[in-house]
Amino acid sequence: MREGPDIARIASLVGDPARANMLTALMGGTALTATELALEAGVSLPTASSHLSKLMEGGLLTLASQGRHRYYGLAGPQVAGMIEAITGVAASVGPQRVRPGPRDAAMRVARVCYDHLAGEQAVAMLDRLVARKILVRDDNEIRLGQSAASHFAAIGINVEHKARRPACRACLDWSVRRSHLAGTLGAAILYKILSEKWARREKDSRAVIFSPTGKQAFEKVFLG
Amino acid sequence: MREGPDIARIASLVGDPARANMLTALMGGTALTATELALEAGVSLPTASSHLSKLMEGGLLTLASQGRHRYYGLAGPQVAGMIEAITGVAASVGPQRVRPGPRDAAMRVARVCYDHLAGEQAVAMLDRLVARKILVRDDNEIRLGQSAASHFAAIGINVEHKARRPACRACLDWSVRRSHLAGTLGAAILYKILSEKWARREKDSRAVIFSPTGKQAFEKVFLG
DNA sequence: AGAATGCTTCGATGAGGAACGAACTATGCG
DNA sequence: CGCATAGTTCGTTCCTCATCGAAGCATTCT
Repeated sequence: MREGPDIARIASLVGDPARANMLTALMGGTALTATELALEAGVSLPTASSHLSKLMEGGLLTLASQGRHRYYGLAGPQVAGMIEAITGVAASVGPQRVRPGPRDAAMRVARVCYDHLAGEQAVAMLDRLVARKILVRDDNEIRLGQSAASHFAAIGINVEHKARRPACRACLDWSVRRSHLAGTLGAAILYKILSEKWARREKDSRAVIFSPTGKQAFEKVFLG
Repeated sequence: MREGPDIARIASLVGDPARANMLTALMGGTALTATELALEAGVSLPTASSHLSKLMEGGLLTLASQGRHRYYGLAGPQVAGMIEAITGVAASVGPQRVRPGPRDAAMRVARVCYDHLAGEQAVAMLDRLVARKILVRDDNEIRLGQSAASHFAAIGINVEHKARRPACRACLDWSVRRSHLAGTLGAAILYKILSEKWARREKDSRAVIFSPTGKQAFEKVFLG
């Protein structure tokens, strides 16, 4: 008999199909209401509510009440990282995927991870930002380089971080198995990409699809 | 309703207390027999056997039969990484640990992770090896530096890697949240530490306790 | 061969928990 | 105020699955 962190308690929370669907949906980064999550999970509202209170009690979710809406979101990057880790194992030992479908391919290229961009594009971007010394990397710590403030200001991103949450953070990519950029800066970049309409979210999926011109713009700004 | 990797299936495997205990025990790195795992999990042999076949079917374990013994081990580093990720979440949202006990403190300093050393000591070691350019780091890729072969040969470690498994690999530490060294080289170093009796395994725990002289020897060789 | 050990399979039992409908609370709208 | 929408709580039903004892294989020891 062992003691220590109760990993079974956490894992069993993720281990229910309905809850797993909810968490996967929340990996999209936007907080969702109980009704939306019930739909995602394919269960009735009461059932979803029960699951959500369990996830809350388990500390995996945060709750923001706005009027009669209650928005549930992932509790933090660590939880998102855990989900990615489980997803990675499930994908590799998983049901012998006959051949990765088109959606999977798109997911590999670019997708949303919690609140920032993941996938090959995101990994390439971080590599390039570090190579250009705009960001300075030290293991999982990523700091802003000398030129970061001016560089990002030029494209309309303010890197002042007043919040406790770090501006930069490394996040492990389950498809590429290399790091991409998380943190408030990662979130700001994703916001930029979507608001500039360089790319759009695939409906009901984490995939991010770049338009031809959007891809050029993105590469010019971040991979140039 | 979502598709994609069946994360609930994997998580629910870890979500049973008995199975979670088994997996945690296997994080110690050595493969264990069904009887030993039954003891660890605190269940009867038939129950353990049933759990083990489920874990096998789920692809989380590997099996090596030797005579009438059947040794179960974790299926690979990816599975180990997932367990660490879950452990990290469980520890942080966990039952408000009043104060970390002595064993927890020891675990933070040095412990076994699958087959290599983890904890503050291991993180410091990797940092130092990279700083001395004995290893070359590029994100999660870690390669041998020019001087690696001679350096490790001097302390009796052969870094020839004929096996498919890479000599070096970064592994994320749940307590320190920075990387430490995994791969065959990481395993060889742990073996060195234990065989030289610089440190001993804490019974029924992943903790690794250095002796005063052993700590000096370790620091001289790897942190010098 | 016979006995002992290691482990798995079978069958029965029981508990936990996922599900939903109905009733209840809370917020917003006219 | 009354109605609609959003969500939770309650109680019941049902089913999965963890558990163990007993019996069955397999391997090694003597």
